[in-house]
Amino acid sequence: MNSQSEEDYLKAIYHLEMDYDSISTNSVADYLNMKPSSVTDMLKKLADKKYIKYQKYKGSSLTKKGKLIALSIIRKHRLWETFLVEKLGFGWDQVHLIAEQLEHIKSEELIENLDDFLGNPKYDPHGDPIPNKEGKIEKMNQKLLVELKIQQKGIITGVKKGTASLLSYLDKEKIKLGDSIKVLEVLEFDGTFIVEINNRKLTFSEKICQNLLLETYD
Amino acid sequence: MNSQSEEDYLKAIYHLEMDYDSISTNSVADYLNMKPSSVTDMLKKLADKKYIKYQKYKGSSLTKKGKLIALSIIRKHRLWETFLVEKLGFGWDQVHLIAEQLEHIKSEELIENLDDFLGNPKYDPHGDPIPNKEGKIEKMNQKLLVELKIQQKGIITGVKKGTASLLSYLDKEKIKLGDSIKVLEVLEFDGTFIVEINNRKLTFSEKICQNLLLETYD
DNA sequence: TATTATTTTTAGACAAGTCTAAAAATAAAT
DNA sequence: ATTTATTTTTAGACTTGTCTAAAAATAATA
Repeated sequence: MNSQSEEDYLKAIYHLEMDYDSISTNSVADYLNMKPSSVTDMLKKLADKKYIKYQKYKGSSLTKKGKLIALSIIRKHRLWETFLVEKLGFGWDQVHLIAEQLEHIKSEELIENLDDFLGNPKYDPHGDPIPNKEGKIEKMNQKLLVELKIQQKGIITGVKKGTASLLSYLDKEKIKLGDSIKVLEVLEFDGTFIVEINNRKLTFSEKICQNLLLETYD
Repeated sequence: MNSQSEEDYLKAIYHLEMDYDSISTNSVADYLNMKPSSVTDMLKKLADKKYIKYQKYKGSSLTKKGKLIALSIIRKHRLWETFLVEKLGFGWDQVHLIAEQLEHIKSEELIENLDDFLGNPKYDPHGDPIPNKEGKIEKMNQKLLVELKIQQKGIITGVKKGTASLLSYLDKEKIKLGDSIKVLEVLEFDGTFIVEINNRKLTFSEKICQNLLLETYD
């Protein structure tokens, strides 16, 4: 049985591996708001348990075993987030801290029953894919809307920094993070995108498309 | 903020106070499968926090403050048990260990939303009353069915020791712990009880009535 | 490449919560 | 009312996970 702390570290390393090639002790410390010395200690422990490969001064990486644990925690986190939003009426921006606690509850059966109860969702309220029981997860790519081709689909995950006004525009249009978007047409003349969101046809200027972040799936 | 351990102790003392007048260090240790020396340490800590009154060698008792915390943990425990049984399809006998973990999740809002989602239940799947937000809880009495008068109601909580065969009889009749029971009639001739359970009319011999445990409410 | 800066590890300390073993207080029994 | 047994507390140790401060390794720069 793994401690809550061990699980947090494995999850942190997993997320860092999405974005960076090699995972430094300091990057883990930053991610978890912890001191590098504390991280070193835990890395040794995780290496003893064969959850990570760790070489002094050289950084770490998850083993298959460690990755599976990380994915099971992420699975729980995202299923609980889905529960909180879909069933308990929380906003998608209020659930992270609570899910951070719930993800550490130990019971295989609980999480499988929860999964069924929620109708085996594939994405959480932020649009992130939920790993399955075996730790399989859909690969995601961060893209800007402007990079999509006609008929491609994505899930809205945010806007580029410094474009809060775009966010409030989306809000006014009842478009939320996690909503699916499909490119119907691109006007050659001015780069305007015609897209479908929530069964509505919408028109976005090129500038909007350069600032709207999506996740796409292969 | 209180630790999980502190919460466990307060809950233990609360439950012990239901059954005994004065709470000894050893009784808490037995209840929690801990050594008395560990309990002494924690009792001092809880006394410092004004959650209990504690005098060396004299035992402890909850203060108002401590009782409220205990009741809030019990509220969470029972609401989660209800969720697990009602929504996730667990049996009432499978949920205790999971609820033991869930009861420590910190979020006022979570538990109030869960309460609403469940339809503000008054009893958990074992028939125990759920304290409200303010820590008010219905008082309960353990009684034998034979002690009930006509029209009185109770909730089945178990059978007397050594009567496993009665349990399997109830099981065959699809009667579960937590089911409500109402006395319709008592035959003077042989003490047979005619009762209603789950909208069914059933007949119980006096012997059955002397071995069936109920909780009743004032 | 020698020096400086940064990163990472080591060494030692601390808090929380537990334990064992021994001492002290209380309760029971002769 | 003494002695014996039981309960409870104290004292000290251990584990987990964190920290600070200093040392060692690596990376960057002049």
